[in-house]
Amino acid sequence: MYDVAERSGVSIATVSRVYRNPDSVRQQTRDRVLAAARELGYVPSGNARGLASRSTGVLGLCFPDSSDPDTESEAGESDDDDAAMLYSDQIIRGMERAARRHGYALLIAASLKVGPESLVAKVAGRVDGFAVLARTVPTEDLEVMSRRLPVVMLAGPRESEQLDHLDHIEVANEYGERELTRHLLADHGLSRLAFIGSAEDSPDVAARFRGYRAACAAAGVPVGDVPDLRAPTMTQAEGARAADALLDRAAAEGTPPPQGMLFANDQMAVGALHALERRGVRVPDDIAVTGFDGIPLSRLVRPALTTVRQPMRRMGEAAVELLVQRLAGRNGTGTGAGSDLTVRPGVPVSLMLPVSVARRASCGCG
Amino acid sequence: MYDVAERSGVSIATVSRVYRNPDSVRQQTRDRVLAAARELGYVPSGNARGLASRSTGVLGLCFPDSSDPDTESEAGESDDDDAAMLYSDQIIRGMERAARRHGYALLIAASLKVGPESLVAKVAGRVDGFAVLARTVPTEDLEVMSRRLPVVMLAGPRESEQLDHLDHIEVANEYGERELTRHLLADHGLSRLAFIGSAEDSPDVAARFRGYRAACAAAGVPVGDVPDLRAPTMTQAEGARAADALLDRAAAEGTPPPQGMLFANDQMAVGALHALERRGVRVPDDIAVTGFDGIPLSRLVRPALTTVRQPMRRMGEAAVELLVQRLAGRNGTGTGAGSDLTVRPGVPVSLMLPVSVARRASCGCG
DNA sequence: TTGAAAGCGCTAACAG
DNA sequence: CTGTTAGCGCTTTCAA
Repeated sequence: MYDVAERSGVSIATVSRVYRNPDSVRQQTRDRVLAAARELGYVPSGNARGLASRSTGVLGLCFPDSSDPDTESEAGESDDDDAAMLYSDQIIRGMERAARRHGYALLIAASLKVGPESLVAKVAGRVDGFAVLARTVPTEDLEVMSRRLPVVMLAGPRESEQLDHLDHIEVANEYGERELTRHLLADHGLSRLAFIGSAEDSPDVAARFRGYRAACAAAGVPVGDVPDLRAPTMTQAEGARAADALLDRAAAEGTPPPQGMLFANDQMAVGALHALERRGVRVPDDIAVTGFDGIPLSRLVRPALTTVRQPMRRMGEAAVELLVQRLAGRNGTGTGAGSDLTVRPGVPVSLMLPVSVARRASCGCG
Repeated sequence: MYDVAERSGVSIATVSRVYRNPDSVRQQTRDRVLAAARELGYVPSGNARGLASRSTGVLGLCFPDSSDPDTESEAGESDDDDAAMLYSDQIIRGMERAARRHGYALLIAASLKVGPESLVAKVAGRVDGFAVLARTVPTEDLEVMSRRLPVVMLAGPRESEQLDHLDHIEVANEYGERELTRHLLADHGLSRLAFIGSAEDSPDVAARFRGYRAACAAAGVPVGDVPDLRAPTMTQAEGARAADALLDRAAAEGTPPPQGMLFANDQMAVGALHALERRGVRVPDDIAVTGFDGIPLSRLVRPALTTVRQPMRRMGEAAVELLVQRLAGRNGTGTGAGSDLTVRPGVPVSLMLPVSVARRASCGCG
């Protein structure tokens, strides 16, 4: 910058102005500066700029390092560029779009190791605010960071009391599963259902199970306090295993098999579809199968999977809107108007995004 | 940082060490610093760090601001969270993965307006190196930036002579379309084909057309010097229009309609599928249809679309590998070993990623 | 091991 | 409209 200033015979302040506020510089001067910059290959340092102005114009997103979900090693056509669009991809897309609208760039990183020097720390230090997928960053670290810049938590409920002040966006897990269950119960007249959860029972899964129970209870159908089965991981392989286990168990106990299997996510449901096919069990004629998430794959499988679709993209957008508002409120700029959601300083926002049941073939609708 | 230093009774230099090189500080001191940092809610400033150390630990990606490809307003189930995974999404995914492996975060931004203060400029100023999708950034700006940091150009051929020194990665467009055409000609015995390009004829499209011509020529099939039709934009709507136009033209001229329509991308081909269906033309029985890209949608449509799959994800990974190597070579670190591709300072790398023909129903294979 | 001091490249008041 | 002058928060020799 000093070089540019010297070469164009102005002060560094003027060079700065040319980039920040071009109209405050005489056309002629501006051209001279720009020309010099070009000749010298000058690229303004975002770092220096950020340091001096205390803002980066960048928003961040941290998500878990989840290695690719398996494909039950059934390696189809989609070896590499598979159609499966991950959660994080959708959120990224939503955030990128919204960020762009507001003139922000997006910095993304999967949390690798923890401790100082984690990618998350790097992100936190380089953005004006960021979103985190639940359970990605240790609570304590999050707490510290959220003291310096706006943080919004995505998917998954408000965590421990430590993080009460964080904005947070989730989807209507409970409601979705409840509606789905009700559909099976009321519209398809099923009555013997099974819910397959996960070992850890993430908050999301727990909420879904609650919805399941609520619907059963409302319909007067007996239902246990815990999922009928908990898969170690929510993968296709485990889904397949779960379906087998459920059927084997019924056979061993001499009880009739369930008429419907409700999986806590699509991945498992898809795996179950395969397992049932292998056993010669017809879906949905013999057993209805449902998932949760609405991943693209759910529409590709045969029978197409009935599921609950989550608006991940909107979640990303909402996250950005929230962050932008927090930032506006922070530096006095903006009154909070112009958006459908208004935040008040100090008052954490909690958004619950609506979901919708996709009735497809696997429950007998398609 | 000063606060942390004071509170823990050390100098700022020590605080710095705790984060950069923990082992160089006595355990006891370290703990004291970390504790203070926690209490104060200290988050190291990436900006200051970057400014002082002249490196950010972030790689960037700039892609075009292409608004969402239309869906021919046929608003199916996929209103919002559609399965369509864009090019950029795949590249982002590939880059993110690779970047993560190397300890980098990824900064992404679609180029909005040009000039100073564009998002691209922001990206360039905040990263150690970045990738650009061809035709996203004005040549001149790119030239300037590439003088300061490594830039790799994605998809699309080497641009003007100005950018000869840039690394660059493309896919085998010509080869792919040639194979595809050969397949239609030789395996399906078609002979009257039509190629639908685009108005601007991007380098990619041009390459595909070359492949088409080459295959035709090799088979002794007459072929024009220019595409049979150029769609204004490569959208579904235009693809539909193109199919109609081609058929109408043949009818008007009293010539037999083409036996195969080769579209320059999947979007158009999908649109054509719809148009043909509306006209009662059977695919592939009456006319074969092919696309290019291998977007997820191509597998969803009926008949499934025969196309050429591009390894976008790998392209993202390759881009990162290239950048990382350039950076390593720059600061002396790393010898360039450890990767399958080795770059030499000053010598631009040019990668051509392989593609594969996906033979599906729309050409009569499925 | 730790501290002191000199910037990194830019913005942001203020003066002119 | 343009120049001056302080820092922004951290890394980094060089000493101690």
